[in-house]
Amino acid sequence: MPRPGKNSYSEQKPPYSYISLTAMAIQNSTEKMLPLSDIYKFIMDRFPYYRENTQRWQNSLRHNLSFNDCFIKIPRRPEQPGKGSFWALHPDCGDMFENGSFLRRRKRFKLLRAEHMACKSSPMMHYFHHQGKLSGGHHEHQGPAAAVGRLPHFQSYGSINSGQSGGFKHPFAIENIIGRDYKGVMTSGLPITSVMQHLGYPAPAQLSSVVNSMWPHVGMLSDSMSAMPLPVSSEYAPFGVFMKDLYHHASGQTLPTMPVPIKPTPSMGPMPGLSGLPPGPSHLCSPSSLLEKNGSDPLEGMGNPIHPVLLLP
DNA sequence: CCGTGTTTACACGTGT
DNA sequence: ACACGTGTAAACACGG
Repeated sequence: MPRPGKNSYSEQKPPYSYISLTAMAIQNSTEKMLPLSDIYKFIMDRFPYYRENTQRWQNSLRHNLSFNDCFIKIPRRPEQPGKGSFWALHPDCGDMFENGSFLRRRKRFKLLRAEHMACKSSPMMHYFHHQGKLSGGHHEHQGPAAAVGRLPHFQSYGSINSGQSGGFKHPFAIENIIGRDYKGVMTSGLPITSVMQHLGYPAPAQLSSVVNSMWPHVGMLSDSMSAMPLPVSSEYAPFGVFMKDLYHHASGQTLPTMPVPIKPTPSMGPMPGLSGLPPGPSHLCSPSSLLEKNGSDPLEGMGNPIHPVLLLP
């Protein structure tokens, strides 16, 4: 494999759209919401490419935040000084990237007109409503979602209780993007791709090759599934996630999920109870289904749209 | 002033 | 060919 020059890693554009990047940032936050500046920070921390031309991409990113219904604005509370609002993911934007490509969505998440009105006029209430839907309204630790339900404004986002961010495993969750079994990977020393293969995953070649060629410092994905030493020289895990974050999460109760790359149904928003994934090419499925459910996940088995359906034999 | 947020417009690539 | 998603530029308003 040709080794790119020392500059090329960081200066290659990551294979993610701004929407993906933003969603990752938000999902990676404790409260599942971030102010704009923190979204910037997240992206720049993880992807050196974005340490340059900040004016350009940040403008684009802001455009995306406003333009795409999948991002909702949550106003600051008076006791939370600072500029701008918090940004969160619309709960129903679930599987925007159902085709597995983080560059281009299959379909844009678009609110219905009425829904749009409701959301825009009262984003918080709208958010609550959806969080209620997702959480079933009677669980204690649903994480982001529930966090919102519990008025995350009262908590300082990005603070210590990150490991507690329980059940809501959004597809954009960094755990989802890097793979659910990283805990096992960490301990077993197997490359994540081996685990993925073991679990019946084809490697997301689109990503793995790019990642490997561009960011060896973040990557351990291998098209050939050959065993690469798990990470790696730095604190980066795949896609630039900090290893410490991974360990942190891994030590919590949250088990990450893999993204569901393919889902033939062009369904719009995944709704609770959605479980009718047709088979077909969708032989990809969540390792979460493959791993034994620990039963502690309050959202588990309640039709959390995030959790794909087990289709493996 | 500067960061934030909204909106419009256009170019480009991709999927149908 | 067309629709759509994305990236970029730019103008503008607003607020700390």
